[in-house]
Amino acid sequence: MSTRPAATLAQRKRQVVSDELTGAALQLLARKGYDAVTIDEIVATAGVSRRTFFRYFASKEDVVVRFLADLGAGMCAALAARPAAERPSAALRHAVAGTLAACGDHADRALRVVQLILGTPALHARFLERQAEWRDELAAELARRLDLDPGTALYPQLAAGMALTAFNTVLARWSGSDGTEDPAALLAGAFAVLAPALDAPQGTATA
Amino acid sequence: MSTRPAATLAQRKRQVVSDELTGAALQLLARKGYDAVTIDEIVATAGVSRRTFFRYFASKEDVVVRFLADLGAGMCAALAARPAAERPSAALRHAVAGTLAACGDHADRALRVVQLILGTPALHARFLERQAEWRDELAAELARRLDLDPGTALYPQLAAGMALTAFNTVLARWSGSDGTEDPAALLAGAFAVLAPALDAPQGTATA
DNA sequence: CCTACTTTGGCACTCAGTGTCAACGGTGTC
DNA sequence: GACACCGTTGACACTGAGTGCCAAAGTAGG
Repeated sequence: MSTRPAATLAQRKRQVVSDELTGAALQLLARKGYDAVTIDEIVATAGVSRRTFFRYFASKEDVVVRFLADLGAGMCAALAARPAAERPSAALRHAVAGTLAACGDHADRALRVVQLILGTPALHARFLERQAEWRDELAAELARRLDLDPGTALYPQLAAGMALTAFNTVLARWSGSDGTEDPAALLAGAFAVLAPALDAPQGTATA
Repeated sequence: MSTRPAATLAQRKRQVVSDELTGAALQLLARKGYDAVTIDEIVATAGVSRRTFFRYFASKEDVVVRFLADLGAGMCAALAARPAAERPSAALRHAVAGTLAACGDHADRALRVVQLILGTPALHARFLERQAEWRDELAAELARRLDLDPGTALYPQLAAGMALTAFNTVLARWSGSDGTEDPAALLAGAFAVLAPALDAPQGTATA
């Protein structure tokens, strides 16, 4: 919900409205389900006009997905911050782990949002679309790290895709178990499977 | 577009309408872009009522995505048909290759549809959502093949995700090169990267 | 020919999303 | 303090997607 205190008053006011909208939307959607809630209900709860809603969010889906969207940017930043000498599997694992940890901080709310997204086709679709953007950014960062040509090498795209596959698998398990299973442990297990491909010297193909 | 001759007359008529609608939609959408085309234009071109459109397709996105949706079912079937003794990487590679080949049959039309989907956020989102369903089915099939418990083992979900990552990467490259690059060759390259993880004896993790 | 069933078209309705404009509220400047 | 400037807001109108409903047309079967 809230991020930083922000400097100017206008920015702070904007943040307040955004938070109010997000809070109202998340509460209503989690309680009644995605389709059963209209924008009019949300804005009535938040106390702003319908038009204002669309000045803060591009669509009804956006309110929910935004909540997880920042994670993507964080993941790329985390990858870029890893030491250059680190093996790809370790760098990606830490990047994803950091994102997952940020998710765990919000605890309950995050779990409910994830369950809402994974359980609502329209939201799931938007979520995956956002992820496709992360994938491209992660791939670009990987190509930079390994000094590969993004135009010809398949590895960066594939490695980024594998990392996100791990992320999604962990998310699905975590959400399916109502937060019972430990995300960190699941992630470690996932990367144990993926590591041979992520760190292979290339050309060790046996198929 | 067309599938089988169909037996009864009613079914054949239904098929004709469906084809007409799909054809009109694909032609208009590819020419003018997704947002610039309304359902009214599509039904006017196809010569049916607006209401009828929604009796054949759930949404505007559906017309386009349906075109590739059958591929998913084919992919699962192809995997199930592979010999049980085959290594996972080979079985998955053949399953994806078959799907890609089916894509190549329609040649031009398939290329334009893929480019339309990948270039339109709303369509891309729906496409990825469909893929998530394929992923679950592929994972279930893999778990059956390897006699793993889908409830605990992460491997099936991850392997299915990797295969679809390869599929998507190849599709993106193929579409980006306007059909110049060879899908089969790209797929082989992708699976060369993934194979070490797909076929690893499990526990060879080095992270 | 009459009946039962399916398909279709037309209509009205809800809701998402956008463009426009006028009113409001701070922020600076003279 | 009066002024002009700029961003935010609310209200209204409009397009387009998607749904429910009902009556008409076509089809199959007795």
